[in-house]
Amino acid sequence: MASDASPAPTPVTLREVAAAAGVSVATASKALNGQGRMMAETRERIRETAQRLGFRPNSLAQSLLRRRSFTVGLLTNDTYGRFSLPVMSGISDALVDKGVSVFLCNVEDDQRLGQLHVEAMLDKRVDGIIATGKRIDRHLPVDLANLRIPVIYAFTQPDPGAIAFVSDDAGGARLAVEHFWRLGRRRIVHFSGPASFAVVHARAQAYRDVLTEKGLPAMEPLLGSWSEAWGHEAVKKLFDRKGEKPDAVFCGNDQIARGVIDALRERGLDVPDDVGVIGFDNWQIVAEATRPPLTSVDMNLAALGREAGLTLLSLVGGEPAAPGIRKLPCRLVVRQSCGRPPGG
Amino acid sequence: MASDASPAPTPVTLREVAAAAGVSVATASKALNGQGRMMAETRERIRETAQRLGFRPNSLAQSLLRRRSFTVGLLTNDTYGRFSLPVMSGISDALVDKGVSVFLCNVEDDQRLGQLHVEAMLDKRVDGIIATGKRIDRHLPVDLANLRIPVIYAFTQPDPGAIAFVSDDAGGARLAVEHFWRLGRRRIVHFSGPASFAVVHARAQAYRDVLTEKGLPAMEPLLGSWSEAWGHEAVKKLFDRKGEKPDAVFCGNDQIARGVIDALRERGLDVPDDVGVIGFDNWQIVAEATRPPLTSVDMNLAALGREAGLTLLSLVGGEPAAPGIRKLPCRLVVRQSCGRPPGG
DNA sequence: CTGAAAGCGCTTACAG
DNA sequence: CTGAAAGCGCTTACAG
Repeated sequence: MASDASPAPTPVTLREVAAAAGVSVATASKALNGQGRMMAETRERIRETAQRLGFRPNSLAQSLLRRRSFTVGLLTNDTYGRFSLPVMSGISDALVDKGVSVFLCNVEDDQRLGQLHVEAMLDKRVDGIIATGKRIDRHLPVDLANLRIPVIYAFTQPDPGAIAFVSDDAGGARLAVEHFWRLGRRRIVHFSGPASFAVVHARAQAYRDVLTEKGLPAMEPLLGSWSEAWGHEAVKKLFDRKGEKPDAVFCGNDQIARGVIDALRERGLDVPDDVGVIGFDNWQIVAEATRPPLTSVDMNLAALGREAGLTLLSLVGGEPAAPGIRKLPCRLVVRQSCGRPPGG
Repeated sequence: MASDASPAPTPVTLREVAAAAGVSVATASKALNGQGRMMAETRERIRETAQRLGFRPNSLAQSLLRRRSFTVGLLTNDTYGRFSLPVMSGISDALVDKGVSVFLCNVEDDQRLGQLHVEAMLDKRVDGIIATGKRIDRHLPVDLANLRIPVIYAFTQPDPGAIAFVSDDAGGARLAVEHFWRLGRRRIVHFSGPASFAVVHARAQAYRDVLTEKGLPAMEPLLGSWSEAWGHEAVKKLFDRKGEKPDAVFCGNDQIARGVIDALRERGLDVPDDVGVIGFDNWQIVAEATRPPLTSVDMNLAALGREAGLTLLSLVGGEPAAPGIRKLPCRLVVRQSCGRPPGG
């Protein structure tokens, strides 16, 4: 016997289930939760009754009692969402299976909004909070210190002493430069974004380190903006001058790489035959639109989100976790902008 | 006297406030809610006590009583988020000021996930649900009929008889074609995405309608994919053949337009002098990277989200609303890909 | 094996 | 003007 097509205007309560099954609410509760001991038939009868009436326990009441709401707050300032969204969906996916729901809080860069959302979360008794953003070197406009509930930072600047997950930018850069090396490229340059970004320095340093380890001459990275236009401009700067030209360009993001590839083609250079190009972010829609499709470093943001979500849950469950910043590995997604190894 | 730097491990309750102020919890409740009548001084003393102790009412308890949780569920299948994200932030912004929080539910295209999230929302007693997605002609993998709480569809295929907000695609296409007309362009073509998308037909029909109204010969739109590559290919198809060339291309999205602009430049045609180009979606990061920057139709998705959020709230508040699909106007964002009017 | 009682934190008639 | 009581929907010791 299925439940009605049009549901009752008000949800069925445990009290109604108990009445229908001819037991007390206490017994009904225990039957449905598998608690206490009672005759198997009683338990089964109550279960069937609940099922038949379409009973679903009111989470609000359960939360009040259990002191656990099975909700978490997710703060972000990334309205555009290119970085936040994979993180967010990773978090959401990790939590939905545990019955935990996620409040989406868009705080922009607005103190008032930040405060408003944090207070709303606290009032709604979220079990924990995850902060995420569009830059790992900027703090959200919120005060998350001394909150009484666990807080995790994911892809945003953490408070000192907090637990944070970020991508391993240096490791990602290494992946790119070492890939070029393995392909036999020896004149590798690096174009990146503005010096005001911490990741620009982390990636540039890793780039220098690998060159040094391989005994190649250090070339200073060219810093500019995160745009295609800067990719064009950087190519002009470097390929206009006399002397040996680079045979590989490692770019700080995919848009720069896109500009580089277009600029190289415009001056008659072949990618990957003359010059190999690698981007960063693995922004699929851009990486697949370049000609040829772009090899790029992926920060594994969805995995980062999963990790953050799972860690928050274990904190909520009372398990301890060491504070600090955990760097999660990137991976290189190989497409066609670098060619094959010399003998390959 | 501010609250402690490190908060109590457990939030302060109304009972504690009442005790500290020397009144009953009932009186404390009424004082803080502005209910009932009591001496102004009593009310003020209770307020101060609450303030001093950092009292914040437990929303879970309030919700249980009020039968209103001040939360709504937001379902989406747009993991990538290009369309969903503006809608979502519009919704969130509209609701946060009313104290309503939003549960983010990523249902992908997975029935199981959809069911899981809807049940979680119902169990958590959300006041309403908003469904959004990446296509207005596809239904989310969830059953939202007969839910007992209000449901609004925003930028996704609604159930029959439901309330839905979508962009006015035909109106947006008109904006583009009429803009070309005003600029004196008379040989206007239309490149768009796959025929399997409803918006492709809506926009194509509006394109034909405007041409007919203006007494221009109808040219059949060229349908392909949503990619830059298709923009290139379509240019090749149309500009390779003999006879008069188009002087304006209205594109079904910004990526096609990007491909068109690049392809035109590659064959020595000037944009906008020889050919004007308009895109659709106003995907800022693409529109601003084309050379010249792209004029594009914006679907006003954030406004659509706001509208959806506000309407849901009024339904929750018991106000009636007529079912049906409401088309919200697009706007044309003029950049430099169309040039100026003949005399301008 | 089952039920009456107390309670989570709050609000709202209803008495005094 | 203020407080004791009942109750939102559930769970969990504690009696029987």
